[in-house]
Amino acid sequence: MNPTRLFVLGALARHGAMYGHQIRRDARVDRAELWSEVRPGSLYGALHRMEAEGLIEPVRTEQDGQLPARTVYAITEEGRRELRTLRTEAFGEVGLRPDPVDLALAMSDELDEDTLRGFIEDRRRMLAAQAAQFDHLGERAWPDQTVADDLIVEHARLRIQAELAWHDLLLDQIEKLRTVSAHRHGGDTQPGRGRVVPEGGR
Amino acid sequence: MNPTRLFVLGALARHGAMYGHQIRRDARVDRAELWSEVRPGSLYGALHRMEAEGLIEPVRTEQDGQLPARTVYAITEEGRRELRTLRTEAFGEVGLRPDPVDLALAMSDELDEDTLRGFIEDRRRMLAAQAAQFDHLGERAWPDQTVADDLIVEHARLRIQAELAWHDLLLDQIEKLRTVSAHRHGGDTQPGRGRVVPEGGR
DNA sequence: GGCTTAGTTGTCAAATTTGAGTACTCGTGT
DNA sequence: ACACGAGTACTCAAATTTGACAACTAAGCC
Repeated sequence: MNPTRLFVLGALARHGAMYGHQIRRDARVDRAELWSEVRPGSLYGALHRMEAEGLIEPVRTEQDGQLPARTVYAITEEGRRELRTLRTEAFGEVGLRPDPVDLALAMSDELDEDTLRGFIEDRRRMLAAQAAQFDHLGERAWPDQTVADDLIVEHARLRIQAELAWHDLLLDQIEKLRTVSAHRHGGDTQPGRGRVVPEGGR
Repeated sequence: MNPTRLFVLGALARHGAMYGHQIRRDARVDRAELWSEVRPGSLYGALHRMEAEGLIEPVRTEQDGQLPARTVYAITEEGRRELRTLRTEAFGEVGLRPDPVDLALAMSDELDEDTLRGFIEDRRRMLAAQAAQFDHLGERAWPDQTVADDLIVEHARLRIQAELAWHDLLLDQIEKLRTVSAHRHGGDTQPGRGRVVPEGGR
């Protein structure tokens, strides 16, 4: 689907002609970084390829004082068609994108329970901090905030709540394992002691 | 962080030496595709690069009947170190990964409300289907299911619930806009009629 | 002035991903 | 006996991303 292209075409369609660095800045200012990531390499690469494909075209070059000159791009009619296509594709991508933490957790046999709990507690703290940021972002957080922006913020809020709930559940489970292994602290070797995942293989 | 490397190293550490296609198959069988995506190109590319770096090493080549020969790789001691590093990095990645739908929504001015509602309703249907799959996956869904696997499934469940809730909220908002514009169907031009996003720019 | 820090506007090689394709073999129906 | 869909095991070019760096300017500070 290509999020970078969608982001660039969308920015040009919404704000009119822009140059590369301006797109980066707006992504920071409008908090668009919440729902996209624009790194310089990807951004300029996409601009050059899309120019070659005729989706955008350079309209002029400006220079501000003695700062480096910059190339201003505008979206073409073909670019607008591509924008609609990419948007439809994006709406069609429904599945949950894989979260690295699931992968990490699956690879965490041979990891002692204290270290694991440490990781999860750290994550929970960071999530709580992010949640606070979003709540603080309740009303009129930045200029030109549209209804769509509100909905996107609400999306982030709901997603973070779900993450927090899951982390609490994780910590519960780890605690449960701990107390079980503490109670029968005798010379047993049977069930996963201090391990969330039994070390048995295939 | 590189999920592909983490996945491959984790598989080799858990199941012992494996060849490329076997890793793909296990990813399907163990439902690991729920929390990772292993495409052939990425997989074999990673295998070759990691061999060159000494994280894994070919231990033998097998041949099953007249099927193509295959190279079996084992993880090295250095590979195990790298595995621990990657896992720690994965635990450290806390933010919400951007969801393309947010991008699509942000680019959806000039999109009439009926089309938009159609997109969201389609998404909601697909999400509900996925949610049903996960609920159906409640107990003992596949062999060798560990506690960690259970937690990962629970993670997916919670995330999908959050998505469903947000989609319902979206549909509510769209419906609200519709009834408002239907009531004052006179000659008004003021507020966003049939548009979720007012078309005003910067 | 002279220094440091931050911002501007990108470029570039290397790593990685994508998506299709190759060249087989196996099982199953007809 | 032969086609045909599915599986095996992997390759490859092209697209894309990553992350560091280049080469400057601007703005404060003492």
